[in-house]
Amino acid sequence: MKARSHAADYYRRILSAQSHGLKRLDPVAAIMHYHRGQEIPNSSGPAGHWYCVIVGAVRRCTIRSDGRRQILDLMLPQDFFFVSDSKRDGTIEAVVEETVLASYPGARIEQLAERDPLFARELREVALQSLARSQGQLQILGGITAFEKVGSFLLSLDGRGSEKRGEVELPVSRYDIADYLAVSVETVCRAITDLQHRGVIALAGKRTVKIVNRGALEDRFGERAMVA
Amino acid sequence: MKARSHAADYYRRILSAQSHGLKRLDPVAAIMHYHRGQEIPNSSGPAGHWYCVIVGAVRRCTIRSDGRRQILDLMLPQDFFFVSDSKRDGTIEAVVEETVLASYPGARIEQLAERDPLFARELREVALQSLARSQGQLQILGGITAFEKVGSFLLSLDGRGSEKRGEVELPVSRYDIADYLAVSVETVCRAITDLQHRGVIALAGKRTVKIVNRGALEDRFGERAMVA
DNA sequence: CGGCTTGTTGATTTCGCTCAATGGTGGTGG
DNA sequence: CCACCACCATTGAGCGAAATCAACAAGCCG
Repeated sequence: MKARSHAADYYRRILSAQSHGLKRLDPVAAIMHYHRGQEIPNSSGPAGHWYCVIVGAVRRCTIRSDGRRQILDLMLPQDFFFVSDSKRDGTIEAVVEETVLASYPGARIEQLAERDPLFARELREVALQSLARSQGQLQILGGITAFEKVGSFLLSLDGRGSEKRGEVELPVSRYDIADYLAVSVETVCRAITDLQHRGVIALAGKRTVKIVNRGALEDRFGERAMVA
Repeated sequence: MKARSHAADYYRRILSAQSHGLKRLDPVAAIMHYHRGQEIPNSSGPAGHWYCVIVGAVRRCTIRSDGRRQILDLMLPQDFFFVSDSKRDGTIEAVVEETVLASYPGARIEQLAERDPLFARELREVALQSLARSQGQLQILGGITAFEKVGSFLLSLDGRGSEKRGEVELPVSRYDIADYLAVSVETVCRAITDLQHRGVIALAGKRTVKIVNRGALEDRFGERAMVA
């Protein structure tokens, strides 16, 4: 949150270059910087707040009654998300250092939508994108084995983000993946190393995954019917 | 889909009596009847289709690569849902016989939203309700044990629907519950009977559950620290 | 009646959680 | 600089929970 307007301009240009539809929203954006683990406050009045990730990653978490953390949503660059002051949505945190968000006060958004029907439609689109993200995660969590979950997760990451297809940059720790997939950290590790040994994926560094055999990930991979 | 306009009027009155916010939408509604298992078609043009459940229940399913069915969404009376012609959303089916829906063509909705900013806002509201439904299901699926999942499912059903609190009418079969929670049918059965034996719930018929000890459901119920 | 769906229970096996230990890395302060 | 600490990642051993396989009762309908 330092005073560096030149940096703000830089991120503003990134925001404008992104492919989402809300171009007319850009001038309203407030560029916000967050540290790793820092909470994005939801004290934003009754109309809530819209955000768009420019750089970094953001997670939406709840704490279960048994103390476990669950990650309900994972937002990457170009993703929009809405925060209301209702407690049930859980806490929102920056995942990585130097996470940059565009922030739009809900009241301002409502004003714009009221005047501009086309913008209102785009705003609906964005809401439906959040829904699609959530249902995508449902499909991932619906897998039986941990291999399925991890595999689906990698595929979904490959679909998002701007990296070239087949090369996934994991934006989060193994612990985050575990809480996102509702499995233990150890299981995530084992699944990754096993997929690696089977030649389905290859690791370039701990946080970079190359997808070698995409078909094996898309089909059920509990089978060993894919060893070359 | 029989020609019974008097019945259509009956359901139209039910629709009007429901507490959702889209009153000005009611005159546009087409009342549709569906049989058990019948698919709700999504051949509705590029603008998609909005529906609202009046009577019965509707599920959104996908088939996984291993042949298992997964239920991604469960719509009960007063729930809205959107159907587009994109294949990835899966198929939509009526769960029970004599399921009655209000149907709104997407193009018509867009027209209305364009003219009426207040309506556009309400439309955003229902989109966010779909999102809330989806995220609620995420929380349920995030549970570790099958007891947790079944318990959370019962609680979420208790929150929806118009029955009095504490008495849940299961609108779906055990198989549907299993595919919704991503566990096996047998596990669902065992969880239900176990919860019954522990005095947490009581069954009045196969499809009616009384919640006896709500606290035991809300807390973690893997513990036996609740037997009276 | 015979077939079909639904619901339930038992036996066995497999998978993933838990506990435990270890190495690597980045930051921080003596 | 190095000792120390916190976090991250990985691997092994043992156990419990849930999937799987199998069987069976009850209701429903042609």
